[in-house]
Parts: sequence; structure tokens; C-alpha cells
Amino acid sequence: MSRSPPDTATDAAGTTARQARRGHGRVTLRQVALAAGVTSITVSRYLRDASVVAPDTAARIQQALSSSGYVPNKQAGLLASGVSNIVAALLPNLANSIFAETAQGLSDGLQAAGFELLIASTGYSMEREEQLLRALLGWHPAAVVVTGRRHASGALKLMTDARNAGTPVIEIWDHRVSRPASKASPFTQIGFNHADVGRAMALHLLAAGHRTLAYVDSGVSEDYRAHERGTAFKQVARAAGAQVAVLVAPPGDAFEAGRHVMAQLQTARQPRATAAAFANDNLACGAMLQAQRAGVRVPQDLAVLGFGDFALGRQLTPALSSVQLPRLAIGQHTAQALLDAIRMGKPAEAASLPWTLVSRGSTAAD
Amino acid sequence: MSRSPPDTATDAAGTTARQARRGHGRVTLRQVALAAGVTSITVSRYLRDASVVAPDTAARIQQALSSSGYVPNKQAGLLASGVSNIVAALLPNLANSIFAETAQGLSDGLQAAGFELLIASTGYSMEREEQLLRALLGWHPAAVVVTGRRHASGALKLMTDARNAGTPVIEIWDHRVSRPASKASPFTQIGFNHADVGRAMALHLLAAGHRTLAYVDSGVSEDYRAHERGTAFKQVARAAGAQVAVLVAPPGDAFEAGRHVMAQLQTARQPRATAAAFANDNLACGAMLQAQRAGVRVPQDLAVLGFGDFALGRQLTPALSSVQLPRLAIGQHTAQALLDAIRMGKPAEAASLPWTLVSRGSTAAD
DNA sequence: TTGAAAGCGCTAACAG
DNA sequence: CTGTTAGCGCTTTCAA
Repeated sequence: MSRSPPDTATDAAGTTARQARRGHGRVTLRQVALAAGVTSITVSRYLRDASVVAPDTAARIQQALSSSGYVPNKQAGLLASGVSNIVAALLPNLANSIFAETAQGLSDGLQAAGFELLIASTGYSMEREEQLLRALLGWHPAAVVVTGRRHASGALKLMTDARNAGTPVIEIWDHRVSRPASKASPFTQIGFNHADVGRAMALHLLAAGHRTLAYVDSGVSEDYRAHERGTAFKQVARAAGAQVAVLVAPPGDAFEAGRHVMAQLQTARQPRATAAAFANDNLACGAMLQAQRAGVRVPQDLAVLGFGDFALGRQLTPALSSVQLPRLAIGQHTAQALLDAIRMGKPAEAASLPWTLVSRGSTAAD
Repeated sequence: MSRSPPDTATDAAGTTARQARRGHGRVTLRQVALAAGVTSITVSRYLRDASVVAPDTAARIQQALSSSGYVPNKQAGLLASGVSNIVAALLPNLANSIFAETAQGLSDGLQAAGFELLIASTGYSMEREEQLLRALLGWHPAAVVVTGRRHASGALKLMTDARNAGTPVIEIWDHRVSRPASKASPFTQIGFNHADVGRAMALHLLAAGHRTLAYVDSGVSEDYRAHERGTAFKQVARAAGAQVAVLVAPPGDAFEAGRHVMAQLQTARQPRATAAAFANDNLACGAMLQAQRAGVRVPQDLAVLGFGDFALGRQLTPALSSVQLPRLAIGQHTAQALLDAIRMGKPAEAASLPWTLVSRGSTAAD
């Protein structure tokens, strides 16, 4: 006998035509169709709406399907149909409960409508945001969700291109009315105005009679929303004739940072603040725990105001005053707006969502 | 003039041949190629390794590329190449810091290797896990990560099929040596043995002299790992002659639940427990805060032991004793194991990762 | 170093 | 109700 080429390459012609030339061992629609004695398109139709095929055909397809372990290939499906059921979302962070709840709201709303959520966290880095955005856009998502209105220029270009190609692009967790007529952000915003919150925080403390204030900013220097709240806080307080010191929390564990800042506040040489507002509740809680340990009375010696209204703050004694945010609502609302936009083929509608400053023991006036 | 059909349907025939028959307005490889005066395949090669094309060709391609806003279509790319760079991961929950850190570890490890993470949360529901698994498998991921070793039967079938098709499947957050020879789990496990932890928790409290114990189980009934810790805790404690009451935390906010359980412990008719172990740190912290409020001294009146070692527990006074877990390590290790497995074409290797019971003030013996 | 042809697995469009 | 044909955008294989 003559030697045949490497034995993987024998005559080949046999096995159901060109069976395994590039395939990857997975069951395809055609294999299911063959087993059911129909063509792929019929199975494809059955899969989307079983009622469009004849009952007995349906039965055979069902049979073939369940004995095969078929899993539809989405790459192929989306490529062929051109419609994507993916929504790409970029959040600064998933560990933080603030964004986790938003993700939950988004996820739930989309899941119910048959969309899938491709999610990634940027760690507050704009550079990483751009990279991730580029990668996620490769999936040609039906919509894109990003956090905030500040982005790297490359990211902005990608967002603009996507929007021009008809993909809804939504910026969440911020909402800022466009300036005069200049460079109004061209993307839909769903969130709230952080400067408004900063002002409300200042007014709350001023109303309780405080005239020497501190604002403790986030240690995450890229968290511009925290800075905006701080800036507005400072402006209002100073306009009212109060003194304001702005401190920046050290990076790392937020509880620890809060403790540290509290210790710092107590040893300040300048006139000692009688009230402090924090960039988030974790910082504020850390500060409260430190106060407890150091014998600083809250609110008598120092009033403490947080941001975010996390579960923990409500459990402290005294309970922490804070700003309750539409965490879940942002996600839910965004999901809804996205779905509407996708269906209508129009950009999504912007929305300003409500927040509430909740006054509790930690800022009670005597 | 004769009326033309609805004015969207005028002659149309013009635009660059069959241009818009099914296309979707996005820039394709071919458009870039046309602009650069080459064919698509050349651009494709350039994109993967710029050095394989002639320098001047490369220059023109680069030029065409950057002036076009081209974003590669991954659907098409993966379909054609048959290799996926997606890793699908299913976690019970993203809000909880315990899993968020694992996600972070996974994400970082995969990102560095050019893989993308498709992540979804099951809310501890096996049914949802199965649905999500089915959906995620449609992307034909390079590997699959699920949480725990218990799954719905449909999910198990999917996992088995995937593994048989050569896709590494890893179960994280658990590690249980296979029983005699019976139904050893066929999937790679990366995590730790929860019964071991439960035993260590009991031994720790017994060693401090406690003989009347309580175990506060998670209110999430599907969290079998918490139950396993509880069962082991009970067995060891009873074997040592101690009394053990098992309580179940109410569902809902964990801090609140912890408070509630603490109140319950103090009004129990049975012999009052002198030490309580909790299914997680959030419950334990809620209990500590309630104790503080109710004047129960920790550890003198009641020793408290948590699980998870969350940042908050360390800030309380006294600091919470807890079990420090390889949260991040599970993610990192899994990423590494996955990558090795994908490259080697072998199943990933199982691993038991270390944890530590950290003794602090809340369980200090007098 | 570049191109032509074929095909990944699926679905749109039009028959029948 | 079902099949045929073509093609989504990219990559593989082979040839030049």
C-alpha cells in the first residue's frame, strides 16, 4: 500500500462533506436540522417562535434539540442579523455599593427585556475607561452606558462615533444643564447635579448654626463629582460668611481614611471646625467611629454629614445624617431610557433624578 | 408628475453598489482597505502584527485607520477564527465586597492577558444561574467560572458539555476533597473547605472557655456554604460537650438583621449564649452595634465572631474577630489557572487557598 | 509581502 | 409552512 499523507489527512471526502475543516466540536444548527430532517432555517425559526412551524416538525426539532445539547452561537447570530442585544456599561468600580446597586438596576431592567449586560470597571481611570470602551464597542452593543461627563479625548471620539452610528450613549451619575450654548455635552445624562448637592450640604450645616466648617474630599483624585460637591459647598458656605477648610482623605481603605481625617480635625491649629461634610459615607463612618474612640461628642463637639446614605450609617449612634441617592433608580431609569431609545431609534432622554438630604442625629442642632 | 411611493423609497440604486443592504453604518475592514489601496486581509494582518506588511503599506493603512474611526467587529472576528477571548463568570452577587474583590482579581488577571470578562450575578438563585449560564455559553467563552459546587441539574449538564468540548470550567469559593470514589465533582475547584472554617470557628470559641454557643446562619437560604460552616461548627461544639443554638438571620439588610438577632439572643429563655459566631461580618457588625446600644458588653457578656474580615469590623471597639478570606487570591489564582488551562488545552488545576482566623477584642478571653 | 477563494454559524429576503 | 440563495465581517488556507 502506498503511504497516505499524515493520517489526519486521509481521503476526508467521506465524513458528511467538509465536516470538520474549521469547526470546533460544538453542535451547530445544521446538525440539529439534519437530525430533525429539516434545514437549518427551519430550526432557526422554531427557536425564535415555535408556533411558525408545523406541529410535527416542531416535535422532531424539539426532540433533536434536547438530545443534542445545542447552544446557539451568538457570534454568528448577531453577525447575521446585525442586531445586538448587548448593552455595554462602564462604572468606576463594582465593589462600592453605590455603583453595585446601579448595576443591579440596570441588569434587572435589561434582563427582563432580553438584553445582556457587558460590564466593566474603570477604577476611576479615564485611560482605562478609553481602553475598555474601545474593547466593548467591538461587540457593537445596542447601547453604551458610561459614568460621568468627563472622559479622555479618545473616549469622547469613540462615544461620538457610536452615537453618530445610531447607538444610544448615556452618561450616568451626573446631570448638568448645558452651559450658555457653548460646548453642551452631546450625550444623554441621567443622574443629578452634584453642585446642587454640595450646596444643600452646606446650607444644612449653616442652618444648624455652624460657622466653621470642613469639607473632606475623596482621596480618589479622579472623582471629579466629589470635587464638584466640595467646590459648591465651599462657595455657599463662604458666601454665607462661614470659614471652610478643605481636607483630602488619604487613599486606601475609606474607614481608615475617615479615622485619620477625624484625628487631624481635632488637632488642627486653625479655628476648630464645628461641622464636617464628607465626600462619602464610608469616610464619615470612619470619622464617627474615631470620634467615639477619642471621646469626641457628635454632634455637640462636631457635627458630621455624609454622602450616599449607606446602610451602616443608619446603625451608628448617633445615626449619620447623609444624602440619600437614587442609586437603584439611576440603573432602572437608564435601562428604561435605553430600551425606549433602542426601540424608537432615537437618542435616549436625559433625566435629573431626585436625591434627599436626610437629617439624623449626627447633625442635630442642640 | 406621477406620485412616487412613500418618499423614503425613491430610486436608491446609486450608492456604491449593494452598500447598505444589510450593513449597519459602521466602518468595516474593507472600507479601510479600500482607502489604503489594499485588500482587507492585508489590513487584518497589519492589525495583528504591523511588522508583516511592507513599511509603506503599513503607513497607508495606519493613515486610513486613524482617519476612519474603525472599530473591529468581534462577532465577525471570533466567528471566523473560532477562538474566543471571553471568560464567563457567574457570581452570586456583585454588591457584596466578598465577591466584588474576587471579580476584581479575575478581571485584572484576565485583562492583562487580553481576555475579556463577561460577568453576571445570580442572586444566589440556581435557576437564574442556569439561565445565565445558558446565555453566556452562547458566546462560546474560552473558560467558564461558576461559584460553588452545587448547581441545578440543567446547569450541570451545560457545564459538563462545555468541559467535554474542551472548555475549562472552574468552581470557585469552595474546595471539597472528593468523597471515597463515588460522585467526585468533575470540575476544578478553587477555594477552601467551609466545613474546616466552621470547625475552626467553634474551636476558637471553645478555647476561650465558652460552653454555651450560638451560630447565626445567613438569611439567604441558598447560601449552602454558610450552612456547611454552621453544621461543622455545631458538630465540633457538641462533640466538645457545649450547647449550640442555631439561629437564622432574617432576610433583608444584613446590619439590621444582625441587630435583630442580637436583641433576640439577649431575650432567649434558654441558657443564654456567651459567644456567637455569625455567617458573615455584616451580621456580626450589626450585632456589635446593637450590643453597644443595648449596653451588652463584648466580649464579657457575649463574645462575637464574624466571617469575612470586612474593613468595618476592624474599626469597631472592640475590634471584631473574624475569618480572613482569600477573596482577591481566589480571583487571581483562578485567572492564572484559567490562562494556563487555555494555553495547555488541559483542565485547570484545583487549589485549596489559605484562610486565617484572626482573633481580636470581640472574642478575647478575660 | 500580498491576494483570491472559501467558509465560520447564523439569519434576511424571497421564492415555492 | 419550508427551502434556496446570499451574505454579515472577518480569518483561514493556499497560491503567487
